[in-house]
Amino acid sequence: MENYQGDLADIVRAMSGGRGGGDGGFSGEVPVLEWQFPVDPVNYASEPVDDFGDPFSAMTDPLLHELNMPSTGFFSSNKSTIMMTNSIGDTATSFGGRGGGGVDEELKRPCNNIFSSMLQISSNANKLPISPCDSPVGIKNPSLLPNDMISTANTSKNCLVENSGVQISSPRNTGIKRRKNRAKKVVCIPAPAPANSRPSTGEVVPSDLWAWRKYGQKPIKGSPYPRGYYRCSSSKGCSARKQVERSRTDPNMLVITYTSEHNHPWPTQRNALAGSTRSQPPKNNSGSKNSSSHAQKETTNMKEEHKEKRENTNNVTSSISRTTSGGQAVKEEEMELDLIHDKQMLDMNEEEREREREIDVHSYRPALPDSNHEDFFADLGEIEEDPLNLLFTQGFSADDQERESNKALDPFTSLFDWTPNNTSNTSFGDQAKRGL
DNA sequence: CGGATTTGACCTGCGC
DNA sequence: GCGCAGGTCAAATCCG
Repeated sequence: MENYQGDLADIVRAMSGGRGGGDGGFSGEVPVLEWQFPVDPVNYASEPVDDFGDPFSAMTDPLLHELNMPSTGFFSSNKSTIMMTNSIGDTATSFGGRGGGGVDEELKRPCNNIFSSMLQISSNANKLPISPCDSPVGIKNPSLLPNDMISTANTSKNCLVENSGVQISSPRNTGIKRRKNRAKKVVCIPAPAPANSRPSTGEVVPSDLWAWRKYGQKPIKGSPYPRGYYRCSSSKGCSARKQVERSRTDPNMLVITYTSEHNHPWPTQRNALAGSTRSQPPKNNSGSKNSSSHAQKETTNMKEEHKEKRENTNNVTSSISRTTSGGQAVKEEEMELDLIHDKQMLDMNEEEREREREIDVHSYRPALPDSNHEDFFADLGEIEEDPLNLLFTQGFSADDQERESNKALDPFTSLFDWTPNNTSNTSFGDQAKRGL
């Protein structure tokens, strides 16, 4: 448990600094840099991308530009290769450099690039390689392939995802039959903790900004690890679902499959967190009764850790005042700005809207905390409730319509800019305001 | 008491 | 058509 918490922290840190260490468990030493989350990651009206509500879709390294760091992390790392395939599953290009053969090295330094451990997104189970992560095909800049799935080849051997893992099923009382080709998104992320620490219980699932409620768990044939089934609880009637399981070949990898889509705007972070897990760990852990309570403890302890981390952040950045109400105010302001923006979009003609969307897509830049971002850590504190929020994927959808609707629901779709031409250093906060 | 999780049972799609 | 495996339901249970 504690190990897990540390792992999560390391994951986040690794992402920020492209550094970190430790063998096999993402529990290495703390990098110098802390992850800095953008002040304003939200923009509903931006270019639609099907990501199943994945807030980290289309993310790029938010720090590389700002810190002027070499690309030793994220997708552009020369140590990682991202594979993208479109929704039809038959195109792929490469970017990044290293194709395969880096697995061992990567395993030795798992925190070197958290994003290099992100694996796979697929919209078509049939098109998936037996191990989607094993696809030899690399990619180019994902911005060129907006509908695509994404994968890092250097983790291919570590994360085997069975085709069966992406089979889609429908609620039995809806009458909707399983659709083989239904849109889905498979993501591999580094598992928060060594698998053997949680032999048979459900996974500790890295939460995102959506609230997920677990509704089932099944042992998967051929895999020692069960698969957990989650549905979105952010909104009643939302059909968004996700499945979480460990990779059978690399227990350190967590395979998350998103299916269906959110039919509602993303919840505020606070709301999402409120509904995602039980909020407090048991007062006394001595009497662990069963596996379920065990898992719950882990989840809640994770929360504790985040809280602790947040406090530490406040200590480190002593000059920053952070209050819950303050952070909430920021969020509300952002949402208000978005609403205004949407309204303006409606008033535009098609051409203007198109141009506006272009701006939305390409203008967002990662933000770093600076003197103008006192609220940054207020947001950061919230974000750190779910460090793995910072993990991301590139989404896709079975069709453009779904993609379109999905994008509207995804706050982070355009969070980061894949476009090489865009070298703007504008912060998210500034972007949000200018986007009006 | 309300909401989340667990878990066995049931349903459904797919392969043979 | 049958059996298997995966996906979902829902009652029981847990927890704040």
